[in-house]
Amino acid sequence: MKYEEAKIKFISTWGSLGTLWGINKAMAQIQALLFISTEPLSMEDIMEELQISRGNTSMNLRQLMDWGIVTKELIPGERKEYFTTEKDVQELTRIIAKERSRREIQPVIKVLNEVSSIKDDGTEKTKELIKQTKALHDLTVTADAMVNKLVNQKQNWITKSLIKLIK
Amino acid sequence: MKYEEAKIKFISTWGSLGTLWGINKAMAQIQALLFISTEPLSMEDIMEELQISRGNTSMNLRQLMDWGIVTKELIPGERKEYFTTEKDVQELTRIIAKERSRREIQPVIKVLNEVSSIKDDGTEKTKELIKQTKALHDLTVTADAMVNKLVNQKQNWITKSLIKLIK
DNA sequence: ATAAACTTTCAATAATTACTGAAAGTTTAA
DNA sequence: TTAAACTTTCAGTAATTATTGAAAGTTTAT
Repeated sequence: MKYEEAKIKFISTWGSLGTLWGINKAMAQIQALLFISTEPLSMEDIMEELQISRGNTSMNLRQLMDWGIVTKELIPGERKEYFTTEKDVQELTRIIAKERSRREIQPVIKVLNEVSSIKDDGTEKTKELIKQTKALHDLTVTADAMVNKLVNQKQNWITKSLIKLIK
Repeated sequence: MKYEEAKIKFISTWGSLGTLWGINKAMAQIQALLFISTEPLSMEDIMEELQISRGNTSMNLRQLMDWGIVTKELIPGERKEYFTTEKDVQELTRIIAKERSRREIQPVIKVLNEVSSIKDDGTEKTKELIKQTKALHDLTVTADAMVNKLVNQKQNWITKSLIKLIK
C-alpha cells in the first residue's frame, strides 16, 4: 500500500467510526486529516483534500474547536487561518473522554438519579423500576469516575493501568 | 414524580442515549422497557407501550437478540412469544462491551495496523502517517484489552478495579 | 389439509441529519 | 474609506436512516 492509498483509508475509516460516536463524518475526517498532516492546514486545503464545501468545513472546524481538539494557528504574514489538531493520542483521549462525560454521561446520570429516587409506593413495578435504575445509576457513576481517573493520569496511563489490573 | 412519569422519562432518556451509541432509538427503548418490566412482554405489549409498528418491533427485537441482550421466553400454553432482557447490569455491560469490541473496535484496529505498516519511503509525510496511526493503533489495542479485562471480572468488577486504580 | 394465530419481510414513505453555495459578515491593508 | 481576502451563517436541498403496514411466511391445533 502506498502513501496516498493509506491516507485515504485512514481518513475514511476514522470518518465512519466517528458516525457511531455521535460526531459526524466530516468532523471526524477533518480531525483525521489534521492528525496526519505535517503542517497546519487552511480551510482551502481541507476543502480540497476532503472535497467538501466551504460551509461544511467552517461549521465542522468550529465544532472541533468547541471540543477543544482543534486550534487555530496564526501564521505570520498570512491572512488565512490555519488549523492544527492535538497530536498526542493520550492528550486527545483525555479531552474526548472529558467532553463526552460532560455532554452525555452527566445528563444521563442526572435522569437516572431522579428516576431511581421516586417514592416507593409498595407496588412490584415501582420497586423494579427503582431497583433497576439505581443499579444503572451506580454503574454509570462508577464507570465514569473510573474513566476519568484513568485518563487523568497524564503519563503512560494505559500501560500503567493495565499492569495494575492484570496482576 | 410518579411511576408512569418516571418510566416514560427513563425509556426516553435511554432511547436518545442509544442514538449516540450507534443503536437506534426504538431498539434502545425496547431494551429499556424490558429492563424495568417485572415480567416478560409480548410483541403486542411492546407495540402498545412504545407506540411503534409491528414491523419495527419485530426487527428491533431481532437485533437485540443478535446482540445477545434479549431472549425469547416461552410461556407454557401460550402461542405468543415473550421477551426478556438481561437484568443484571454487570452482565449487560459485559455483553455490550464484547459486542462493540467485535463489531467496531476490531475492524478499526485492523485498518490502523495496515495503514501504519506501509513502507517508509523516507518522506516526512509518510513518516508522520506511520507514526500517528501507530500511536492510535497501540492506544486502541491497549484500551480494548483493558476494557475486556475489566469487564470479564464477573463479580463486582468496577468497584474492585476502582479500588486498585486509586491506590 | 385447513385455518387461526402469530411473526417476518420489505417496498414505500416519513423523519432526521448532513451538506451546499451564495449572501452577509469580518478583518486587514493601503 | 474602500476594497480585497477571508470566514460565517443559513435557507434550501440532498443523503441517510428509521418506520410503517400489508403481504408472505411459519407454526400449531383440529
